[in-house]
Amino acid sequence: MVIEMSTELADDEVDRIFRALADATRRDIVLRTLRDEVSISALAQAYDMSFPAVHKHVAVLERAGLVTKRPSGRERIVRGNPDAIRRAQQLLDRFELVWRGRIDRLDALFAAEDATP
Amino acid sequence: MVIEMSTELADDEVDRIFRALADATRRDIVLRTLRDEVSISALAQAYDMSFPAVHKHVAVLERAGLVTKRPSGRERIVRGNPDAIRRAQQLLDRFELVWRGRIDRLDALFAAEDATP
DNA sequence: CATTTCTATAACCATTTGGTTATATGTTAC
DNA sequence: GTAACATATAACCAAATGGTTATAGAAATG
Repeated sequence: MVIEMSTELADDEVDRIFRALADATRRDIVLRTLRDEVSISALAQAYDMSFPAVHKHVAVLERAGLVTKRPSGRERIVRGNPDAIRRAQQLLDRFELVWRGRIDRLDALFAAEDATP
Repeated sequence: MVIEMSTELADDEVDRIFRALADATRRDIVLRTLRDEVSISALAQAYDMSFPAVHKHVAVLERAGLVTKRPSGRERIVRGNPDAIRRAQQLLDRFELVWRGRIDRLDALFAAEDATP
């Protein structure tokens, strides 16, 4: 029997998270919205590009789960989502583990669990 | 006098790192080459795509600093670079710090409200 | 030397990305 | 109700991405 790990991420979900972080404007949006909730138009004023451009960046971040949007009157309030950040951190942690060769010990641990149910 | 932080990363360098990680094949190449050194042709055999396609993926990873290439006879041996991984981790840690800063400020706000009813 | 293997790169193609302007809709303010 | 503001989205464009096939050079092998 296979126990599903809730922290397991699908490839395309990971793709979206890292892809979303691969742009300086979007990283800055995440930082700002982790500090404070901000409307899209307030964000747009911070960058040297049009409102639709910023709107698209927010959409990319939202699809990646890095921010959420909440309607408030005529505004959409954008808020950074620390959970998605942590999931990316977990991914990088796994790379670190592999490099240290710890995967082998984890595999052995899981194998032992499977063998002794 | 300003002391330059060696850990400071330029925007486009960060762009390249996250962009390189935003592809499942490339992430797998990084994992394989963190475990063992592998030639490009050996890598190519592991994926359902042409050698030039894998060669390009390796080039993207190399430009991002996530792998290094070492010539050995007619082969190019690819090796994962844990330093680049750590730099990406530092970036995500910074996001986490910003988030915690917000929490701290909210805590301070509530504490102040409690103190001055 | 001839052949095979590995690497590199060019040329091409479809799709995605990151921006623009224009336009429509919803919400607030006067 | 009208004007101003915030959002959404469409249409367009240039550049980048991710793949392909074809070709050429460099190193190992027979």
